[in-house]
Amino acid sequence: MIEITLPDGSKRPFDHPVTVQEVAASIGAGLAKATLAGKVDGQLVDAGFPIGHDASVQIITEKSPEALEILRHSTAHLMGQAVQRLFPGAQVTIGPVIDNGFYYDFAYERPFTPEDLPKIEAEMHRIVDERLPVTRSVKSRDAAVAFFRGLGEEYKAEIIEGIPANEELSLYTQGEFTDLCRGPHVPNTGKLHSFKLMKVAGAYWRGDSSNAMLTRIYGTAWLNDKDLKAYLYQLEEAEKRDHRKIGKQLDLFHQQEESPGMVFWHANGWAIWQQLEQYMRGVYQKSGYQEVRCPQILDVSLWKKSGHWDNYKENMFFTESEKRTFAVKPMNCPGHVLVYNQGLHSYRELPIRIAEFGSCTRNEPSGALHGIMRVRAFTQDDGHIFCTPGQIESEVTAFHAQAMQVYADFGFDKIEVALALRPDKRIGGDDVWDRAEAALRAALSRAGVQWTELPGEGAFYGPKIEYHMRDSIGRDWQVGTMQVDFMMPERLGAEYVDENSQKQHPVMLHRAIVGSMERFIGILLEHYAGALPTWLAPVQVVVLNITDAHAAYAGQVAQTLVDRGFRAQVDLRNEKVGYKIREHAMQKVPYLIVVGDREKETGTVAVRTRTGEDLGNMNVDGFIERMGTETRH
RNA sequence: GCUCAUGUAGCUCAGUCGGUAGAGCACUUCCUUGGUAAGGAAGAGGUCACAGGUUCGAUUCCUGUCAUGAGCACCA
Repeated sequence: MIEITLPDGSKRPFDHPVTVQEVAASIGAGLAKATLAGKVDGQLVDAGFPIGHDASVQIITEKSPEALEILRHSTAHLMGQAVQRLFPGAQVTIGPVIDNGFYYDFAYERPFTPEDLPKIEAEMHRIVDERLPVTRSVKSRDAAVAFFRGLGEEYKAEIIEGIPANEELSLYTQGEFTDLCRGPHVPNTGKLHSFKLMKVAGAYWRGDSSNAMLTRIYGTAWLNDKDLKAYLYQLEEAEKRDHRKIGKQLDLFHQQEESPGMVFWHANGWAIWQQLEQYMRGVYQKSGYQEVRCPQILDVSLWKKSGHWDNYKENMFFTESEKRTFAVKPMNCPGHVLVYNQGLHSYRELPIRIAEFGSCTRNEPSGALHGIMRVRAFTQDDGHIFCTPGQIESEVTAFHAQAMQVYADFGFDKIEVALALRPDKRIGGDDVWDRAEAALRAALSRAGVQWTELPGEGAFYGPKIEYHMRDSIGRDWQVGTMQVDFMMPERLGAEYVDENSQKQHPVMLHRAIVGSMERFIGILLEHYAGALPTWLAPVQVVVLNITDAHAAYAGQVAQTLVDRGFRAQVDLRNEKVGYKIREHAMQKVPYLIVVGDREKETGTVAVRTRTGEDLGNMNVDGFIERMGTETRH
């Protein structure tokens, strides 16, 4: 007699060992059909897993969070089988699940090409239609080695030989295809449907360039066709919105070989930057920060004291002069401590908030560089709050509210908060980390925030709250951060005098809202597909004349707008108005003003938006008022 | 940094099985003065990323370097 406990707490007795599938069937035919796998006493298992003792059992269906990974893994096997059917002699090696899908590495007499993918995909669909049962079996290590050698699967055999001899290995078989795998897998190939092969790439066996070259085939797999389509649509949409493309089209910035990972801002891009910076400067002012500016290059001895030398050296650029070594600053915190250290501080002055549009240079790995999203030289809206331990909570909650307001002002309303905890490579003892992590948790709770925790992801000097913004096509970007640091003030000798005339080290909070100006602008461009809100648009309005007879009036209207502080231009080129409209609309200029005889006579402007909406005629003051309302922030 | 791919006119791309290159858009000039997403004609524009090698001859083949892209790892 065994007793199965279901997730709702109900118990079901069975007088014989049962499989997960049978448990599902005892609950209902629908559930039995939907069963992909199971969880027995918290352990993921196949639907066919036999349960011989009292256990808690959960049925995994497409609705379960674990389902997608199982489906993707089974789809990888499906692809392996299809490849071996089409290309006899191809050996399978490893086939893991990755973000959005899976890949499988193959050894074959020639590399696979993109032209092979449709054929493989078609074969995969045939195998799905065959609804082959997927069965699990167990072999000893040596038997497994012999089995795969017998099939000519040298790579598989080599993998297994690396596993201790006393371990039993599970094999999964569907039709003529057998692979070594931990599982679990779907009960039959008919459960797989929404997948697509994406691309091929070369990869060395075991990632070692002295080994043989394999072909890696990437695929994506989803619970249903709707999710698959949504994913493919997102990829397409993301490509259209790529900030590198928009940056070129709208003449915002460029990058070139002589300065890899750095940005040449053109006038249009710099106009966006100026808006962002002015806005953030206002945030500094409203929330009690003093804005400062520190040097780019500081003696290496400072970075040794701060801990960067030991923990961050490989990411730093160094330069020498007269036998002294200097570091180009990768972070702004030490500089701010040096500013704080000028003069003596009383506890009465705390918190002291120091902020900077701090330009940082980091020697990022070349493969990490990506447009203006991931660069080697970037500017942070970086601030450091020097406070007492008792002030941490109120500072963090105030920061949180401010940050959320900023994200909302830029048009982002879905923000996820994560708490990154102590990494392996860190300074300071566990007791200090306990305090720092507890302080952030307490502040987040008080702010009424839901958060997820990321063990091992913190900065080397302290844990951090991370703000992730979701953009208009569903991607998440890490932007803001709030970090508690008990270490740096002590290392760099920051002090204040407490109520008892004793010198104490303040706590240092590192915080940023947009994170990197470069990345944030990149995110904005992709979020808005280049069509920035009027207050951020590099050119807000272009005045177009119809013929030369209206040139003077057009110039006068544009000048009025410029005088009122708007970014207005005039386009007097000898072109048809349709041509000029098309051009400026494609440049995503929010408003286009057309002036001809009618407007000149009545002193009005004809206004249309970049999307083609006709706002009709209005007088210049009316337009100025509209612009004023729209650009107020 | 690793793997693979890519690098041709300002931009987007063709092309050359080895004999120094072409389109569209943009640009210049001329015609056209036209009311809401491309008016017409002519013209100019390229050490084919860089450095070596093979060759009578290399943009093309080979090697290396640099950069970029995709993925991995890393991260703001």
